[in-house]
Amino acid sequence: MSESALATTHRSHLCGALRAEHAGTHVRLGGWVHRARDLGGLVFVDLRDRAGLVQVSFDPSSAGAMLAAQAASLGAETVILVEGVVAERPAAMRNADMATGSVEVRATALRIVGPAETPAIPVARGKSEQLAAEELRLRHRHLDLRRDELQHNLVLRHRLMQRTRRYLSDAGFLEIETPILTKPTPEGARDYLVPSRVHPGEFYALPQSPQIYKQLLMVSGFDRYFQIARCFRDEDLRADRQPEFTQIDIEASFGAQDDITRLAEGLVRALWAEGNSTVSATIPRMTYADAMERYGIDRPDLRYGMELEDVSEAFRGVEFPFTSAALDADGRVRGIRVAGGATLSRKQLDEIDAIVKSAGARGLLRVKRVNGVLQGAAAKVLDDARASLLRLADGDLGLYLAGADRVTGPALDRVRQDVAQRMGLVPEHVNAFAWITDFPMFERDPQSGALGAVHHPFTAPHPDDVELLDTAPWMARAQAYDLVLNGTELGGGSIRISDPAVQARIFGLLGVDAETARARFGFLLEGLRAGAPPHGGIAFGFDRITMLLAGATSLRDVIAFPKTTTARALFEGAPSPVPAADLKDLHITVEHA
RNA sequence: GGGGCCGUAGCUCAGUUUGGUUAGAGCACUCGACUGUCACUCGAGAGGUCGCGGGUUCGAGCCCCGUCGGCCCCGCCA
Repeated sequence: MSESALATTHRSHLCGALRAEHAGTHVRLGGWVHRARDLGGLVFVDLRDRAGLVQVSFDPSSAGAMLAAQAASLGAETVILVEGVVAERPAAMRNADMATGSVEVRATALRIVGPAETPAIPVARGKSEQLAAEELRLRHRHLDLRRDELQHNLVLRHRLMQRTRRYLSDAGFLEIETPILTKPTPEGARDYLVPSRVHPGEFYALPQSPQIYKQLLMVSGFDRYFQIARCFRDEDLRADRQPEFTQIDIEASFGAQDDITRLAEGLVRALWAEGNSTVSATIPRMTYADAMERYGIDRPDLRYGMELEDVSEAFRGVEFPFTSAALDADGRVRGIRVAGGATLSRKQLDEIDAIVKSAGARGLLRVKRVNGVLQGAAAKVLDDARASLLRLADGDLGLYLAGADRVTGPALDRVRQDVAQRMGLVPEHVNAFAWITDFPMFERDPQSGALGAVHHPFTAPHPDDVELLDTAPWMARAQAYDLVLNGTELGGGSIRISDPAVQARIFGLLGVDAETARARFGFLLEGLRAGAPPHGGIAFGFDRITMLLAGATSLRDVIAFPKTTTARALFEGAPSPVPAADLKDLHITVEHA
C-alpha cells in the first residue's frame, strides 16, 4: 500500500511509518497517546497508530508554552491530531529499539479529538509487566486489541486470508458462499439452533461445516470451489477450540486423492511463505495404521524419533501383574525407550505417570539400566534373554504401558511428547509436516460395537477395500487424509462417495435406515442421483494455522472477538436473556432450572 | 458430566503455611518540581464489598460449606 493511499482529511502519514527519509517533511498525524513524558518544559508524546509508534516533541521555545502545557496534560489513550515537521534526531538521542527511533516529529499544532478515560487495562506496558488477566483482556477487548501483539496477529490473519483467496482463485477455484441458516444434522457435534418465527416449533441450525453444500456444488458442475467458511459447534472448548471458527473449505471434481493433496500442499506452501516460515521440499506420507503403530496416534509429532516399541514378547508367559492380564486379553505391552532417561528423577517420573493416568491408562512400568544392571519392578521377572528384548543401553529408561492399543496408544503419545520436551529432543524452527492416509472407514463403539464414521458418512471407501464392506467393514480403509504438523492436525479431507448406491450402503452400515437418511440427507442423496462427478476435498482450520504462524498459544489471540471457555462473549455480553415478548414471537418457552 | 489452578487497590502481585493492632508494594491516577526523555526522574496524595453468600470463632483476606467468574485438561468435538 502506498504512503499516499493512507493519507486522509485528518492525516498525511502514519506515525509508525516515518523514517529518516521523511526529515524536513511537514506531516499531519492522528493517533493514540501511548505514553507521555513531561520534562518540565519539553514534553514528549509517543503517538501510536496501526503502523507503530513515533515520538512527538513539544518544545515551548518553538511550539509555544501553551502547546507544551496542553501536551503535558494528555492522558494515555487519548486520540489526538498533531501537525509538525519530521526531524532527524541527533545521534545521541536516537532510539534503536524503535522503528522510527532515528526521527521525531516537532509539533506545531495539537488537537484533542478523542478524549479517553484512564484505560481499564494498560495498553502501554513496561518491559517486565505482566499482561492483564485474560478475563479483563476479553472484557475490555477494544483496549487489548490496541496492543502491538494482537495488532500483528490480526494483520497476519488478514494476509493469510488474502493469500488463500489469491492462491485458490489463481488455481481456478470459485469462492461461493453457503448458507449460515441450515438444516439440523443430528450427526456429529451438537448444533447451534436458531428458532424460526414463521414456522412455529421449527429450527435452523448453524453449519458445523459446509460439507453437504460443497458436494452439491460439485454436483452442479462448479468443479472447483472454496470458501473461507465460518463454522459452529456447540461443544466444550479448549485453548485451540472455539464455538465459532473459520475453516478454509475446498472441494474439487474429477480428481483423486493425489490431486487434492497436491493442491492443498500448494496452498500450505503459500501460507507458510506468507507467515515467513518454511515447508520441506516434500511432505512425507504415512498410513494411519503405520502412524498408530509407530506413534500411537493419528497426528504424530515427527520432529523427533523415540517411536513406540512392542515389547510384549519380553513379558509373554511371565507371571507379572502389570502385564499378565493385558497379554491374556490380547493386549500388548508397548512403550518408548528414552536414551539417557535414567537420569530422570522420581518426581519427574511421577509427573509423567500423572499424564498417563489423565489420558485414561493405568500407571507406567518403568525400567532403567544403570551400570549394566536392570532396575525397576520388572527387573526381577525378566531373565537376561527377555531383558535384552527391551534393548536398553546403559543409562536408558524404558517406559511401558500394558493393555489395549486403543488406550495405550494415545497415552504413550502423551508420554512421548512430554519426555521429548524434558529431554530437549524437540528441535526449534523445524516444521515436520506429514500426510496421514488410509484412515479406517469406521470405528466401533467400545461398548455397543456399533459402527460410526471416522471422518464423515460421505467418505468413499478405499477401492481395494470395497469387498470388505460386506465381510469385515471395520477393516475397510477410507480415501481420507489428514495433514499434520508437529503433532497438530491442520486439516483433513476425503474423496466423497459419488455413487448413490454406495452411499446407501454406507448409511446401512452406519445403522441409518433409508427413511432417516432421506430425512437428514435427502437433498444430498437427491443430488448424487442427479449425476455426480467423482469429487473430494479438504478443510483446514484457519484459526489454528494463523495461531501457529503467529506463534500464539491460544486461538483467542488470533480472533478479534473470541469466546471464553464457557462460550461466553465477555465484551458484548452474549449470550443473554431476551424479553418475554421476543420469545413469544418465536414460540419458545424457557424452563428455569 | 468430571478433574486441576486462580480470584486482595484501575492493572500486576505479596500477605493465607501458624486466624489477632489501622491489609502492603510496583505500575497507573491526582497534585507539585524538573528543557532531551524514550518503562524519564524526584516529592506528596488519593485509591480496598480481600469475587459473592452462609458458617465456625471472642475475632476470618486466612479455616469450613455453597456459589459465580476466568484459565488448563479428560469426556465430547461425524
